[in-house]
Amino acid sequence: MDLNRLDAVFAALADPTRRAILARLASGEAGVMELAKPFAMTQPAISKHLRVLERAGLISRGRDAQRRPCRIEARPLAEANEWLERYRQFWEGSFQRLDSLLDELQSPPPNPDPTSDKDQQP
Amino acid sequence: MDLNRLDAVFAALADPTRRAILARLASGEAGVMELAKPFAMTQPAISKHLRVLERAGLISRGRDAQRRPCRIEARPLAEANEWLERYRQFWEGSFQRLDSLLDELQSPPPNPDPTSDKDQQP
DNA sequence: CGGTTATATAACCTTTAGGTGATTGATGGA
DNA sequence: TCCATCAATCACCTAAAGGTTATATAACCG
Repeated sequence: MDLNRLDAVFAALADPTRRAILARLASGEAGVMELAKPFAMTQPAISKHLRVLERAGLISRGRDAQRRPCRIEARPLAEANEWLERYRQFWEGSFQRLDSLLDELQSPPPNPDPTSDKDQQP
Repeated sequence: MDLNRLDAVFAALADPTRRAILARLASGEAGVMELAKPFAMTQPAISKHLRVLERAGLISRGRDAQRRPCRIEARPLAEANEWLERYRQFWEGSFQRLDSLLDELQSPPPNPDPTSDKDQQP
């Protein structure tokens, strides 16, 4: 899992416009104009949002005449999901096995450099 | 699920320092100094990160003499997870039931106002 | 009281994010 | 060829993010 990309993925998901775009793309490809239509926002603004999504790997784009249809690429969502999974213990009922789970995850000492390409284990 | 909070949650998770702090807190409470220690960063910077995490609901803080121990609050992580779950279909193998799944999710027309408190369905 | 420790806050700086309007580029059709 | 359409890019603005140093606040301890 590319942990540097987690930054970009979570940052991309932090904007409601971009989440709505992903939601729209979940039901199939769409061009920029089509994606822009629901929003009180200009086309360049949408293009910027699409660039953010693309740099996060969350969408890819093809070519269909003048259109540049966008397609959802959910792999990064899976990576975000993997990251979150490590904390599932905290929101799912039984904290009983917490200690053994922590052992299992064998938390190493925290990383002194946040720019490093490796997250800590929970 | 508080969808406005999703903005804050994903934004909080977009920073590697904050993810590392959460990872540390997953193994138990810690004070600010203790959290700051692994990072090449001043204490006020860490305090700012903690405020971001707190506003996202990802941590809560107690009082122990001078210390303000931080505790992880994973509820928002569960909410982020719920949001991601809606896209699980895209990263898990069988796309065969995609159409019926989309029907099941009955996507409404996209939201014209991204500041609204409601996301679209995928 | 005075000093030490832990944390928060203020003022500031630089970079990035999210938006705008205007323009440019690519493609297809009359 | 000329024009319309879809989308990207440019120059610009404002606000927010992430860091700094210096200072203030709060609680304990001698």
